Amino acid sequence: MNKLYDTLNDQQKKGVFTTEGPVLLLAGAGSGKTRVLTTRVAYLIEEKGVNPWNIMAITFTNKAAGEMKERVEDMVGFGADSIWVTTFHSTCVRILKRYGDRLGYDSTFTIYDTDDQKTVIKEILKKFQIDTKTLKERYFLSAISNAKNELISPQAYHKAIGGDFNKSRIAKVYEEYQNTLKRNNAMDFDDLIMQTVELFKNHSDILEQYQERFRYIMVDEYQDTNTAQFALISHLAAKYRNICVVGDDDQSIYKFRGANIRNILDFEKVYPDAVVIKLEQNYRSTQNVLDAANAVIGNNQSRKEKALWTEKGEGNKIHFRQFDNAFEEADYITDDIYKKQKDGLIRYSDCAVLFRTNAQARLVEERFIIRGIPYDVVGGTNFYARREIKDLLAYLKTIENGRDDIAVRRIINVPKRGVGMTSIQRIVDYADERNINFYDAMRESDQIIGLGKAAMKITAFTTMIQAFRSKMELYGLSDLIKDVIETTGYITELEASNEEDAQSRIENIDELISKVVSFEENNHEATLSDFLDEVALVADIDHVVGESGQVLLMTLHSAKGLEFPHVYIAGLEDGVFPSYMSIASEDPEAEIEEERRLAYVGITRAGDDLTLTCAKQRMVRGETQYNAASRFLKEIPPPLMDNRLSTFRKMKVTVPVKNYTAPENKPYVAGGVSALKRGGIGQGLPVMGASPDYIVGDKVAHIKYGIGIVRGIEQGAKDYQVTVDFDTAGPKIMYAAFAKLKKV
DNA sequence: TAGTTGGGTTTTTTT
DNA sequence: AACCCAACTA
Repeated sequence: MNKLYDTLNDQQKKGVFTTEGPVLLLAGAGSGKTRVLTTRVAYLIEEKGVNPWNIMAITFTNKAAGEMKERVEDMVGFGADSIWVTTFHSTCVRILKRYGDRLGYDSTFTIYDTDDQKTVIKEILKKFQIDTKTLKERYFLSAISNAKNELISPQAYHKAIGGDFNKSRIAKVYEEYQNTLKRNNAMDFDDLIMQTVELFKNHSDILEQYQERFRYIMVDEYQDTNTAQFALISHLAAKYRNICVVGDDDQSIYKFRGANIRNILDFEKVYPDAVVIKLEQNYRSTQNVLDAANAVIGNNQSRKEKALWTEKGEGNKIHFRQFDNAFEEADYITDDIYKKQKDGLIRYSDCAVLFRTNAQARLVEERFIIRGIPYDVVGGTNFYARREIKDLLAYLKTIENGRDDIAVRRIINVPKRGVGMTSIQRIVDYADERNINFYDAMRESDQIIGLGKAAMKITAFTTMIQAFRSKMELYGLSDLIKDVIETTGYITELEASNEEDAQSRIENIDELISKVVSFEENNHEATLSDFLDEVALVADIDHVVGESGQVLLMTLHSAKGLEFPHVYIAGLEDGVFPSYMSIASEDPEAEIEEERRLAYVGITRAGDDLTLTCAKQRMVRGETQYNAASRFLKEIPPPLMDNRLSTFRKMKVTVPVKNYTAPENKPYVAGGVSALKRGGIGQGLPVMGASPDYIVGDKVAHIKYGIGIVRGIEQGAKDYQVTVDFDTAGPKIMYAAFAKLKKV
């Protein structure tokens, strides 16, 4: 036995060496579970002689999968690339692309994201004349998602209605939704799992083949699996029963996505012969950080008791600061990081600032720009969900899968080619009558009455798509996307538009092209379908690289699985964290326990220093909130902190902004410095060209381009045009009102 | 058909 | 604050 195993503690060793039968590895935060998993894989191959081909490791994010793969590769000499290390969703895509035809899907099926789902559901609700004022789209979407996560088919849903009117409507919508997706040869995220389970249930030959292949299965972040994912795993493991699940019930934070915490809590009931191993030594955090985390999570009722400990001494106290408002909070975090970096105490890449919501990152981001601190915001709008990117992907999807009505309809008039709502409705009606796809109806546009001269435009469109399809045989992926952009004039139209963010849109398109090029370089045999699948399943966190010299700003959810020597958690106020939604929900006890687990995840990300902050006053969705300090702060024993929590309670706003009546001729402007004051123009008229508060020669900061020098300010027709020479991005000309430049 | 504007709405987290 | 949609205008 080599020294690979010598540095493991006894429990970790047990986890590595217990290779046969069901194993439940309860791995506390920072207890080295990834190390156990990867070493276990190496042990299976090197000591037990298991063929790498027979090993499967499943995670939730591509990033986690990639890291695991890399670490296994470092440990084992050969064969690492034949281990199946992927995410749940990409595993299912691979299986379904191969055998989806058994379920009536074509291998070119496309994957619908949340945006596409919304489009489908909207259409259906309109068709069924369901008023979206009373029952929102997301009500139906989440009902459908929940059903799929519980493996309930539309038919099964129908049977379980039991006279409930709302449920009968959901059943109707669910059925129609599912039919639409199938007609479009498309699956949503939940389908990927559910349909794979369906496939296994109904086609034992396929199941047996995969059971035979995956003789050793490992599942990471097991506490976040849902019922469908559990079924998937159980099917695969049913034959050899070598299933090792790793997780921590205290870190279960994805209930909203269908995660079923019972999967981990009841594992021993499902597999009575399971070996349970607890990893309780923490290698990451100081005792103070750990004590704080344990104190907070100790308030949860439904959990497995565990005792995390560390050999890393007491360490610094938890830093705690409260501020009058969120601006001061952001200032403090920015200055603190800046100073410590300047004094050589920390590196920027050692720091992360965590928030409950994505929007909270904005404020800190703005300060970072002014201070010149390099940073990366993880999350928010996914790159591939941006309008211009989705448009171009819709072209690719249409070329790949002509049955995807959502994709076709998205681009039929983008860029503008004179096909309006009326024409589209005529095509829809024609397609519905004949029960054919939108695209196929378009190909018969000359037979659709009432189209008039739009018919020619539509024919031109289908001819163009056909041309792309035939040209695809001749050139590569990157040529195709460049051709699409060129032929459709997509960028040309953007350039001509006076849209405020045309420039950044074009930059995004350039980035998309680069992504296609590098995808092509990395996968020589890559098909269009491969690219679309990959793109559909990437998360923002997947792109995060360690040691990039940047401070990371992200949500607590995104931070799961990561660690940083210095962690800041901002916005610790009741109503922000824990969120208002959890406090006001129908089952606040359970929801607040979930928020508390999120707090536990956040705290345990920290290695050496943890800074917790809150603000008495904060702007949320355009209105000022006054919240009490978070209950989680109060759960941390005061001796662990360097500052006491002075009590501040939820205050009543004396002048509610909404009910405020402005005195005559003196319009009231809520929040911030009024443009009227700055521009010196009166009478509440829309102020287009309020003069900027900077002059030529000033140093200014821009949200995207960073720091630059103002080279010129010219008064245009509508607004001031400002020329700025940016340090990194070079010279740019922009409208003052849009650019939102801040004098530094 | 295209562009603009005003009014209403917003669950926070994501594969 | 930001986004989406319907209604209105050109």
